[in-house]
Order: sequence, then C-alpha cells, then structure tokens
Amino acid sequence: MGSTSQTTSVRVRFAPSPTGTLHLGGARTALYNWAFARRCGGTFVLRIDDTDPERSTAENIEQILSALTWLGLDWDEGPQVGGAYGPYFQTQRGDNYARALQTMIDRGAAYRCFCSAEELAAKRDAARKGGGPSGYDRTCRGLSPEESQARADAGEPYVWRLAVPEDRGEVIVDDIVRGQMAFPADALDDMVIVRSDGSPTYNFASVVDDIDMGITHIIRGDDHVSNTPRQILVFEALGDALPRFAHLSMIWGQDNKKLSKRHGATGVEEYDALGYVPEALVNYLALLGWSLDGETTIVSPRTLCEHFSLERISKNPAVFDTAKLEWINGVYLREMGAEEFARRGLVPRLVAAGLVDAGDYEARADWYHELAPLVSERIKLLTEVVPLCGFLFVDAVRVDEKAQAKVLDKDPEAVSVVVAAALTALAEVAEWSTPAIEAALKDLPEVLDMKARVVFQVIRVAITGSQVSPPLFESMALLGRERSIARLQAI
RNA sequence: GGCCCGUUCGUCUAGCGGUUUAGGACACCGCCCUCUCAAGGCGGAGGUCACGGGUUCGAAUCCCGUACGGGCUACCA
Repeated sequence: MGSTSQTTSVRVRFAPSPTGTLHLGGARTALYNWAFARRCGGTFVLRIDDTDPERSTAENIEQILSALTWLGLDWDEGPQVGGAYGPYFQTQRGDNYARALQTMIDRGAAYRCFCSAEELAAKRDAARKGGGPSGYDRTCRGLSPEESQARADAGEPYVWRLAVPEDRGEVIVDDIVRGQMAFPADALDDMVIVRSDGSPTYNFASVVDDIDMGITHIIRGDDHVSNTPRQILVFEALGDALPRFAHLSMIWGQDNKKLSKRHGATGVEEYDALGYVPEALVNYLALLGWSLDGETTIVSPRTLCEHFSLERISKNPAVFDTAKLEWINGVYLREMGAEEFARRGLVPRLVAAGLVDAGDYEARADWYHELAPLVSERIKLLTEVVPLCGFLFVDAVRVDEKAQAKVLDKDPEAVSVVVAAALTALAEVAEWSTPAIEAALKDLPEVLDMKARVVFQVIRVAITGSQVSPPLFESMALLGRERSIARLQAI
C-alpha cells in the first residue's frame, strides 16, 4: 500500500536502451510509468540507457523519442526538455559512476578481478556440472589491497566486482506486482560493475542513476526480476534507500512465443502507417496487463491519468491480439466527430493517396464533414478510407471484379432496365440532395417489380464501382449530379 | 544444471474463503434493423478456474508437490 497514495514526490523513469527501436513491450512499460506519474502528480523521467556503445545508435534514439511523442507520452525530464537531474544520457554521466565506484571501494563493497574470460567460462561450466549455482567463485576477492593495486599498476587488465556481503542472507524483493520474492544471497554472484575499459555495466549504472535522479518507483519489464536482488545489493553498498519495484510481465505473440517480426508489426511507428490512432494503441496497451475494473474496455489516456494504479497490474504474460486492437481503433474513429475525423484521418489519407490536394479541405470543409461520419462508421483502420470512398475523387469509376461478376454480368438485361429507370427518375430531381435523390429512387423496386437489394446494388456499382460503399443516396449527393448521371450512363 | 516467476472461456481480463449455476470485453454463431457494408439492439455457443494432494463446515481464491511455459544465470540491457 502507500505506493500510490503518496501523491507528492513520485518520480518514475522509462530508461530504454537505444540498441533497437521502441517496440510494443517497451511502449507499454513507458505507458505504465507515464500513467502512474500522471495519476500521482509525479514526475516522468526519460533516460537513455546507452551504456552499450556498440549497439546504440542516434537513429534509434530519434525513433524512440518520436514514437513516445506520437503515443502522447510526454516526459517531464529528459532529452529535448532537460531537467534538474541531467544529463539524461548514461554516456554523459561517467563522473557519477566513478564517484559511486569510489564510494563502494571505500566501503569495501567493490574489488578488482583479474580473471580472464576463459578462466571464468571454465569455472562456470565446472560449477554448473557440479549442480550448484554457476556464479563467479570470488577468486580475486581474497586478494590483498596491495597485491590488487600492484597488479593493476603493472598493467594487468581487470574489472570491478560487487562484493556481496558474506552474512547477507536472503535478499527480499518486495514487488508491487508480484509480492515478495526471496533470493538466497549465495546464489547471487559478485557481478561485474565496471568493465575493463572503465565503463559501467547496466546493473551498476542503472542503480547509480536511479539514486541520483531520486527515482521512487522502478516500473520495468520482468526480464529484470532476477537483476533486482543484485541491484538491491548495490543500493545497499551505496548506503541508499530502496525504491519500490513493479515488474511487468511480457507481451507474447499469438503463438505464445516472444513477440517478434513474425507476428506482424512490433515497432510502435508502424501502427501509424497501418491506420491506428495513438489513443487506441494506448488504450489497448493499457488493458494488456492492467484493468480498470474488469468491465471497462474503453479507457482513454485521460482516464488513465486519473485512475491508473500499479496494484491492478496482472502478473501473467499477455498475448497481443490484433483483432481487439482493431476493434478499439474503430471505437475511437467512430467517436471522433466529423471535424476531427476529417482532419486527422480522412483528408490525410486522401492526400497521401494523391486523390486530393491538402487545400481542398479548406475549400469545402462542409462537404468533408458530411462525408466523415459515413466513412468513420464503416472502418476500423484508416487504411480503409481510400478503398471505401476513393470513388468520390476520381473522374471515372473503376468497377472491381467481384462487382462486375456478381452484379453487372449476372443479368445485363436487368441492369439496363434499372439504369434507364433510374436516369428517368433522377431527371426530375430539382435540387440535388440526399432526400431528393432518395425520394426519386425509393419507389423503383416497386415500379420495376424487382427486389430493392437488386435495384440498389446495380446503381451502387455504377456509382461507386463496388458492392460495398457508404449509403447510396448520400454518396450520390456528395458525388454531384453530373458525375452521378455520367456514371449511370457509362454502365 | 542453479535461482526466480507465471498458469481463470480461442484472446485480454474480473475474482483477493461463502453474494459465483465463475462476470465483462474482443473474436465466433443466430436473429432484428436495412439500399450494400458497417454501426446499433437482442440472444447463443464457449471455462473439469493447468494437474494432484492437503487446510477448512466451505477453495478459482490459502499451503505443498507435479507438469507445462517464461526470465535470469554476460566485461547485453
């Protein structure tokens, strides 16, 4: 308890490693940190954990920042915005790590290790065969300070290791999500904290930064659970109080395997191109491992800011389900309102397809606002915009194969009868509007003694080129008199 | 090998010892609405709560074990 009731000084951080782009799991971790900070009136820090210079890239950093921005997860401190605890790149915090190492040396909590990689591998294998823990056997821990210094001075390569206290006993991790976990200290080896090139390892740098940045709650993926007791030892060695921990379970693909490219899009930025709006992805991710009450499925970012809680995070891994994400996306599109849908979804997609100029929206906004709800109600993804209403923006309609076969070729005689009757009826329409068009055409089935569905499908295919479209009369009204008549004549 | 964790309808979940004949959502099926497709409304199917023992008057809920799955076991993060 207490973890969320303390509303004054919560500081959380999302600390991605720019060795890759932001994927769904990372996005959810960022989201939970953000939502928790917002809910508590706390501070959301973005820190770039780039201690692995080999694999970290500027492009990945760019992508991570823009993906977070697209999702609407704004950070209070970090790259681009600065803050009182900077810098926010680990590669720029070397002084802090050096100072922390010195503190640990002074306290006898760190020692040099001269063992070679080969020696270590051999020891590991032997230990594993012996049936026990395979951690470092502490060979160099017994070295006297003098000998250690002498060998270092002689130029022998070494790393710094954490000296796990002999009498430490169990390390208890009190996790908000998982509860208490006990780790026998003898299963925790003396991990490397500073590499032979002088750079800090993740488990060391991360703790030092979390201390220096005043982080109160560490919310991260559960691949870090086993690191946590080691990190706790570093906190203790540095003499600092522990933050609270909350470990999030993994996100799996449909086949219960780790989410990967095989399962489709894994990078956040891909979801924009696929036609999702960020609120929908945020909503879906929020529900993937957390619930408001077990009933509510539409949870807006705003609701998250008001009601998110670490206590309601579930422990078990979740399978990513695209169908549900799509459904949620559809809900957001439908609830958007004509103006917003036109501006955020409809027009951009039409422009991107080269069907209209960006200025066309300004020129006839009302027309677009009429179209918007007809489209938004029928799609789940913005990629469906062009297929559904593209016919309104081309000179001549192109009838798709299925419509040709199932409607036009099925009974050519009926087609010409319907078209002729429709043209005659429409000729009498004075003002070209949805109600007038409807009034002119609604009696046709009866007059022709044909099924309504047959009559209107013929007209629909003539007008839209497809068996599926927005409502017919509205479509014709939006298309305009001349083009509607021309399309009927052309069939 | 060692340490740690997880397991409720196909999927996400509610449930925190009795109010549960296990609730909701997506997906699925049917009906209604209807100019198509959607949306919406109504209804349906779908769970031996991983398995086996205990504790208890009573267990999805507590304990132990087993199975399966996962994480860590790096001079990756």
